[in-house]
Amino acid sequence: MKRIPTGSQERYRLLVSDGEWSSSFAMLATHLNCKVTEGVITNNCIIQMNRYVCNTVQGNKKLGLNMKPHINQTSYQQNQPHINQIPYQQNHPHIYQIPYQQNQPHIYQIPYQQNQPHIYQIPYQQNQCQVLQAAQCQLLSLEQASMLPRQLLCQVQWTVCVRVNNKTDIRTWSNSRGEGKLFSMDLIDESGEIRATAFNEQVDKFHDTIELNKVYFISSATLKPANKQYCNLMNDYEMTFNKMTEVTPCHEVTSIPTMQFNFVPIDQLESLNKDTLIDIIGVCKEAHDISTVIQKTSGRELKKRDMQLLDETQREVRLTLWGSQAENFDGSQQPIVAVKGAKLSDFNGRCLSTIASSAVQINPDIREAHKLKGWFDNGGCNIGTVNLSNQRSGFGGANDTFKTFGEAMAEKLGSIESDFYKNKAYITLIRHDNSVYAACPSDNCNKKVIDLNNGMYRCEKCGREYDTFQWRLMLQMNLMDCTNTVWATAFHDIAEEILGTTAENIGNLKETDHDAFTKFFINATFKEYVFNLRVKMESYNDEGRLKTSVNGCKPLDLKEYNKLLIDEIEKLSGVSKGEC
DNA sequence: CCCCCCCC
Repeated sequence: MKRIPTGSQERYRLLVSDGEWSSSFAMLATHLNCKVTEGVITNNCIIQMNRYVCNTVQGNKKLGLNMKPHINQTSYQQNQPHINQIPYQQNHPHIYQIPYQQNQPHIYQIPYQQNQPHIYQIPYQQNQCQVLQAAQCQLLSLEQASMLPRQLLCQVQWTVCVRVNNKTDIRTWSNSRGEGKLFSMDLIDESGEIRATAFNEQVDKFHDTIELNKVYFISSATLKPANKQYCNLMNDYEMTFNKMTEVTPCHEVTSIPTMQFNFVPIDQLESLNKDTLIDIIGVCKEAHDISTVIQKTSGRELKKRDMQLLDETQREVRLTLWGSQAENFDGSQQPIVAVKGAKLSDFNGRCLSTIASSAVQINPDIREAHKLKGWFDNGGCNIGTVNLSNQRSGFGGANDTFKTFGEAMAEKLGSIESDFYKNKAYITLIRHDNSVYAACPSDNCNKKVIDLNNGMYRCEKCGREYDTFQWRLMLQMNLMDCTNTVWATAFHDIAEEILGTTAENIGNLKETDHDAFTKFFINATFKEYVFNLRVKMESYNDEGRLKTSVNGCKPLDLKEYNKLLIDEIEKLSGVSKGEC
């Protein structure tokens, strides 16, 4: 077994032997890489490949195998004399047999036809629709870069037989590249899963006819690399329906599962990066009442419900459901909740939220759910737990730690993603110019308006004119601690606190009494605060620039700050308070 | 071709 050195994607190539024949071109499907890292697949181990696909590649010279997920039997044979002498045991075919059988229905070969190099045909068998498994889509695409001819993918007449999971509503978009509508769904078969999306005409054609949880034959869609940022399905590719795509209901009884999860135990959430999409299962220990929040950017009213999920790691984490999922949820019986594709955030430690693509199942009929329910009902409910979602804001929170400006700069905070920190600092200077502006009077807009000099003010964001405006503050402040200085931006509410007056007053004074206006800025300087700061990379004239904004500020709480200093001293000296 | 996904 060796790891293929090229490419960003971790990939293993195996030398496999059934005792008689061997192949050194067995490519392990990437979602099975964990079997290598977990030590399940080792040198000289015996594996049963229940699912694999053969391809002839590179001018008939190489054989590519892509092993499929069901590796039932592995055993490490300490005294295995040589890999090529693994005995084929006639009477235990279900353990040792590597079933390469020409007519075996679950093996699909794509023959390379020597005399017709541009035609890749999958032969029809028994007048039935030729069915590939969903993971073979991954194979065809994944391999094309290194192993398969480029044109193979679009020329193969492939079909998958899949169950439709998690079908979304139709959504429209409008951006600089155009507008349109789409819906997406998760497709699943025994071998794997893939996200599929239909746009525009395909939405009209398929959205009503494709039913959730039903099984379909789907043929001739486009495959493209999946963006892992938005989809945690176990596939490096995703499917887009195109003009050629056909969807036919499958009325036969199939063994296609209903949902595939890759659950992360709650105690592992702390070691994962924020914004990771994960599958989670837990007992709903308690559910809060439904509540409403106003979305900042749009002013939309959103319904949400928080709950605490608990699992056998004795950790609990907050999960937030949104919209109808929040409204319909009943936590009174402490159900098992499974979410596929929940988003991890680092708020108050760690918490989880569903996003539009998340699939939520209540009391799913799966092994993990029954096991968890059994554990909870037999004492788990009384066990002490650690809550990952209650780290109090204050000192030591994940994104709420004290840092000096020098430390923040040395750690290059904000250069990869938004970073939050606290600092005790003085305001040394507030710029007067551009500190106050005439803003759109509509709620939650705040966009600067254009004075049309006819008593009307135009808001480009709202696309309309108003006969009034509101003053809003945006302060550029120079903050200084004992290590360095930064320029930080403070917006309206916080700026009003810092200046000790209203934006309206500042706006009016600027035009009527410039001395009084200036005095507010002078008086606000050389005051000490504890600032909650956010650093974020923003592009300005095509150039990346770290911008610091003030998320909050309050006068220094000496008691709180002393505790921080004592902790720091203890860390540095190795002497605890008790010993003092 | 989306990729917004929310709030503390």
